[in-house]
Amino acid sequence: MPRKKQQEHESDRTMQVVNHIRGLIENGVLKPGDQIPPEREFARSLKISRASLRTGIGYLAAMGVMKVRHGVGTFVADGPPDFGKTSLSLMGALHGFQTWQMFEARLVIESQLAALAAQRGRQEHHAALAEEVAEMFASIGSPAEYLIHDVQFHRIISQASGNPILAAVMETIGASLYDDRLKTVEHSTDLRESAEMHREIYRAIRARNAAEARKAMEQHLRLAEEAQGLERHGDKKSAVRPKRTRQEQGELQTHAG
Amino acid sequence: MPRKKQQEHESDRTMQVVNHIRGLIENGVLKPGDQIPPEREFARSLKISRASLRTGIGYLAAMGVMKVRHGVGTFVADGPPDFGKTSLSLMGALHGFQTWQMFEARLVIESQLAALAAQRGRQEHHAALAEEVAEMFASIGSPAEYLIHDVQFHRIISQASGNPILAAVMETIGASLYDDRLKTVEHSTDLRESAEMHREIYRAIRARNAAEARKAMEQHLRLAEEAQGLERHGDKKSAVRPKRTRQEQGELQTHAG
DNA sequence: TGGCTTAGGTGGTCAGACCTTATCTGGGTT
DNA sequence: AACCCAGATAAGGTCTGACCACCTAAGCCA
Repeated sequence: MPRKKQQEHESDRTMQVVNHIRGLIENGVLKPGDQIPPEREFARSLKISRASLRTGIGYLAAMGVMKVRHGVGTFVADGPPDFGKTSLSLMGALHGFQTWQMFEARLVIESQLAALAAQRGRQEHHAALAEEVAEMFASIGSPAEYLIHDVQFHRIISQASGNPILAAVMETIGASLYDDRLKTVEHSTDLRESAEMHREIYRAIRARNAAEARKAMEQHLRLAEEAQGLERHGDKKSAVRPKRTRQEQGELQTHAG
Repeated sequence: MPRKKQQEHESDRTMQVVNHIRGLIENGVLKPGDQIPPEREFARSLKISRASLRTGIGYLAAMGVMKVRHGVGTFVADGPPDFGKTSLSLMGALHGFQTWQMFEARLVIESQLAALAAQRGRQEHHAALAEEVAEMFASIGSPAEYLIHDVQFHRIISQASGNPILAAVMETIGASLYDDRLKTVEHSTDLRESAEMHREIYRAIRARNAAEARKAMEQHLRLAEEAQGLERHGDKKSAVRPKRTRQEQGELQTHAG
């Protein structure tokens, strides 16, 4: 199954490297976490210069497919799929993304993920979610630690949804929001309420109640956005939303009727 | 507003270039379509080697932020935002994406975009949509041309939605599906029916009926997937969905209940 | 006028040397 | 024996400068 041209841009050598590595992955020669040969050696075996090889690796690294560690080696990415941790930030600079748009995208996608997780989640997911909820309650006094379990909770839902593409989108948005959260979580006062909402989400998913899971997730995210917004008052980036109340938006955006 | 480290990976020089260019964009010095200085000159002005500059540019190019044209120059990307035209393809190889997952993601996001477009779309969008619908009817006899207007129609909806992040996701998924469509559209027999469904979507958006727009879009995409699937019988990539009928899925996935 | 040639500018590739970082390893200290 | 630290080693990061490939447009000739 030869790989066709598929795109006219991007130089020849770069794509040669990219497609070669893609082939290795598709044929199971390389799996997540695996290390590729040293650059000098790999370049020699591909009959190209080290510089060209590096261009190709750089491309894959930018896409989040490979992970380069100075002094150690180059590896196939493991962990959850994403579109590159900085892609949203860069696109935002270029196209003028606004904070409310990020939250809106997150609301839409993550609610959907919760609903799918309720339908498709397996016992292992339920167990993992339960554990994270427990950890959240246990670390209410430690915002930094709480945040870790919060992120992990949402990540498990992404996995349980059974749709890695939507999960990847979520992971990318989440990464972009993470920095802001680190700053605000420290002064957060209502971690208990947050933990309880997560528990509700978990219960709905475990009960395989998609509608309830979606609703609980929406509610959680709306409150999270509000909390975030209050801490961030006066930030120029959080420009004004279209003239429409949040209430109206919620009704119209995420429910069909 | 100094740009913090924001990430520990990626080499120093590369990020220096990326952040420099990001700054130029944020300060309005560079706008979509603009050309950056020649590599040799630019590298000299940044006090780095041409090679390092190129790795930085390569990074931005992979992200879809910049467009490099051999023999011509390097430009800031214009057009609709996306996560890199090949990102999904690469992630798919790595994480084993399946075709039905792509369609599911598309269904979820594009239905939402249609609903948002119905709420927020302005007259200019309505006019543009009307024109594309007209063009579709006019080019029913020419599949290749029809597809162009089809793509454009969906792109306008993305714009009208007012959420460039969701639009970017849609653009990325659409790009990944485009190749397959090119093959199948040629033998397509029901372009008229397709055109009529687009007209329905347009009408719902114009009437600002979000629920109806969402519904029409869902219906359209489900049929499109079916048509695509029939033409692609026996393709190994279109692996089996979870055991659940399409009808059930639709009810549970996209409507809250 | 019109097509062909050619020169200049711009990105693409190459080669090899050298720098920086991370890890391993062995000896010396406590 | 346990610990610590300095080399040695291996891998990625950067630099230099030359040359190749592509595109455009100016200029030449028919």
